[in-house]
Amino acid sequence: MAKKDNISSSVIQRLPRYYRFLNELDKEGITHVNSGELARRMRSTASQVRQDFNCFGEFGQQGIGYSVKSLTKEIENILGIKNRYPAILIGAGNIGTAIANHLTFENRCFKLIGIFDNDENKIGSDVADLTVQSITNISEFCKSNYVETAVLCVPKTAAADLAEQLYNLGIKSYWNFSHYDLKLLYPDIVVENVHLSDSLMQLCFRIKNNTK
Amino acid sequence: MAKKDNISSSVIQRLPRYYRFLNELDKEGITHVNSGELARRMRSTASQVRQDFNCFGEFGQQGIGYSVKSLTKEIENILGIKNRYPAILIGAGNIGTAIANHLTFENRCFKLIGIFDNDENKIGSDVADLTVQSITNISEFCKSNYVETAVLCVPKTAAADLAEQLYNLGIKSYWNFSHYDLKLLYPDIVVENVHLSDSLMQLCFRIKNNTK
DNA sequence: TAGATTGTTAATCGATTAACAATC
DNA sequence: TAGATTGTTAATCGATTAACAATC
Repeated sequence: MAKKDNISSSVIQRLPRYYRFLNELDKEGITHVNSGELARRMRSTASQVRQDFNCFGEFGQQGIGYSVKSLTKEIENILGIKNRYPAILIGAGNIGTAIANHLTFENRCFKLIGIFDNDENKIGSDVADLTVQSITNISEFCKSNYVETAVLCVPKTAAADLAEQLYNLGIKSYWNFSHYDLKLLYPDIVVENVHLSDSLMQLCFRIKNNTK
Repeated sequence: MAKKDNISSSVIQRLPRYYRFLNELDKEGITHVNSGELARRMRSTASQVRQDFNCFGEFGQQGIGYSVKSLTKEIENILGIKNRYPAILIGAGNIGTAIANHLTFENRCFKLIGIFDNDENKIGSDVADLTVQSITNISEFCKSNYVETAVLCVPKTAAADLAEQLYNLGIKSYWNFSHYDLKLLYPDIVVENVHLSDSLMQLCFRIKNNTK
């Protein structure tokens, strides 16, 4: 059969990890890998590895396994990481600045084309090869540039209003660092949340309860 | 019955969100809430809300619902966020600096007591009320201070060696921003990963496939 | 050909949802 | 008391694991 259309988020979460381990295998000079070895590295099972890949197609060879290079390519295609989606970032504070640098120098799926803030002290300063613009420019900027994605590094209190504005400008995908659940407001958007405080609280719980 | 001992990570992930929404309810001046309303905010079901809480105890009142204040307290206890686990951070780059500030000024579960780097240009500079120390001090520092948790903001290439050193110093819990799977090496540690690149790739996939 | 490993179907396990008696 | 909502058991759904025929 192969090719499912409803990919579960468990599978989506594993895809970048497969990609990571395949790159490591390649660096180690390994050209072929079987589901068992990949499972060992993923701390998963051979069954799951094969099930995961078979959501998208048949990438292996019976009796031999998977070619590291071609499987890497397949996953690149599946994830779409050869794209360069134009993105803007709002909030040039500590996290915002760090993320702007990450986006500019350590990733290839997105291209950061604008940074915005409402703080007069930050507007005009340079962050990750871009000049921080006033938030009041955002509407004009989005209308004259094709913007696919917004990266939200603003405080919770600013997030709701900002999201409304961005949504009305037609932006439908978000990398959200704000402590706010965007998805509640607009069910048709795509959001990836990085809630640092939530992550810390989970760590806190796991320390207390020693949950492996 | 109540009180389970094996809490699934789905439940653990939801706990900080409950906490967040309960705080919002409190701010709105709402004193009591039922599972249905909480579910609406969580984009969940009333059943799930009640099942989740009943892993830990019986916090509600039939016919009435849950007291916002006392449920908040219960979740604080469950998560253990009144603790102040002493933590050190390694890697005072962009992300490291941002996280150091977050840990110092925006969280209460952990107390950042040391920052380390191997870059001569960074050692001696001030980050989040602390002076960046040389990584060569780390062993002595950990021996003379009780350190519960390490925050890893180092490049992937440095992560494995560093993890070995920290593990041998007795540190068993990690907030891991490095692009590296610590858990593979040491199954008895507690790790919360924040893999920004993985998160970006997931966003990339979701944009392409419009996965809600 | 024989051995290895895939793709895929079937079985199991766990998490989510539904239902309802208990009770405030 | 009647209505509402919990705590909890039972049913359903989906994800993971096991098994095995297909095939390199």
